[in-house]
Amino acid sequence: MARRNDHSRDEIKEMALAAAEKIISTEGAKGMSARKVAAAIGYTVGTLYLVFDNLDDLILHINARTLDRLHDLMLEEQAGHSDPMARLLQLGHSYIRFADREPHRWELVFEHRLPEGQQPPDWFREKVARMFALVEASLEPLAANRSADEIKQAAAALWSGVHGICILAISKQLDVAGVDSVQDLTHSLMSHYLKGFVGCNF
Amino acid sequence: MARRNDHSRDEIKEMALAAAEKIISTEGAKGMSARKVAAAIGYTVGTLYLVFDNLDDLILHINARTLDRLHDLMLEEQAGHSDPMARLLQLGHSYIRFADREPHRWELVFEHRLPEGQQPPDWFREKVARMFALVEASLEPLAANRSADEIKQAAAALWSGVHGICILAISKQLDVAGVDSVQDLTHSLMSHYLKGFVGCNF
DNA sequence: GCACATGATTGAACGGTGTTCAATTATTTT
DNA sequence: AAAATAATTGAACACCGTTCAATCATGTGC
Repeated sequence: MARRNDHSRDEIKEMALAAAEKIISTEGAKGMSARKVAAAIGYTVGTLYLVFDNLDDLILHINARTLDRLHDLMLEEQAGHSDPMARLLQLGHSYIRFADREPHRWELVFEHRLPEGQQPPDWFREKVARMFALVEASLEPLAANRSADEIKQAAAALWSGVHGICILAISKQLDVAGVDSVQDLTHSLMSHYLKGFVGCNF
Repeated sequence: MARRNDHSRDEIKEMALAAAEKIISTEGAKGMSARKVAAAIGYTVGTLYLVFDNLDDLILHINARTLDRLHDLMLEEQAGHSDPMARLLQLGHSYIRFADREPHRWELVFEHRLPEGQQPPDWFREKVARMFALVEASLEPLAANRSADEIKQAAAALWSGVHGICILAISKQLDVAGVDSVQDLTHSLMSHYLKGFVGCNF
């Protein structure tokens, strides 16, 4: 032991995050513990606390990475469409697909609660804001006749909606058969909302 | 101690649930523990496990009561309206208001996860189904031209949407000022969706 | 009125958790 | 080679959920 300088702090941080993500992916959030993560990277608990403030901090970093991946995926898959409507719908589908593929990691983003009163740091809030911004940007070309505020609200409503479907689907509280019907539901929510929002003339 | 027959099992169950709800309301889900609940009702841990299988079982019962209260509130507040559209919108507003008043108890319903693979018992799933049924029933008079299946899907989409707004609002991930704006958002989601769903002719 | 059986209740025990920090060990500097 | 420095450990603390042998109050039969 005592492998001083085998890894830099940043390396240890990276290793810990990767190990924790692996545990969460396979065993769920409850399956992760400081000792388990430490053991997985060949260190002991103490080292983990040298690199993260506490487990909440570690989870926040995991969630940030999850949001990054999700954002990348959505951007990437959106690139395949040029039609504005298709681009917006694709965002919803990408979101659902990501949640379906990585349920535990995705869940953690919205399940994790900081201690009472404490709120996520700015760098984290920005990652969330970026998701909403993506929706807004995709909505804009479809709603030229609407104000920026209206678009902002519509994006929030739309995204919350897709998110809600995702949550209920993953927690098995939607009595729907499979992912396909979840995609149908998402499509229904988005297209009907847009029909109502943009106007009847399309 | 050893207050045999001071309370029946059912009474202990009721006391424990009430005590646990109180703790959760004030300290959040993480603040609750078997020992705390037991102490609050003047018994010890062992007794709690005589009356509940485990903490998951206790939480399931708490959540069932939360769903009951929510359902009652929604029914009650809906009774104040006769216009079908107003009745449906009221459901959403009641939901948001309940979540805002009892955030911790409401959160627990959707945060709580049973151990991997295990799913909630039928008596619990029925309580969730009852919520969706309420939405369906309120949606029906507004969509006479739609099939039962379409109404079912629309109710699911609508409700998931409102639920998503609720979640994001409570976890402070929606950058909205207060409850009023959440209500606005809910209104936007529901009315635009309905406009798109029912058709443009209204 | 008394012993016995019954079943409600306890609380210590087990293996886990997050978190801290004095002690140890390896490296760097002098 | 000695001293200073920094990385790493792992025992300790106070909690957690859960179990279960031991205890104690009660109801029953004599």
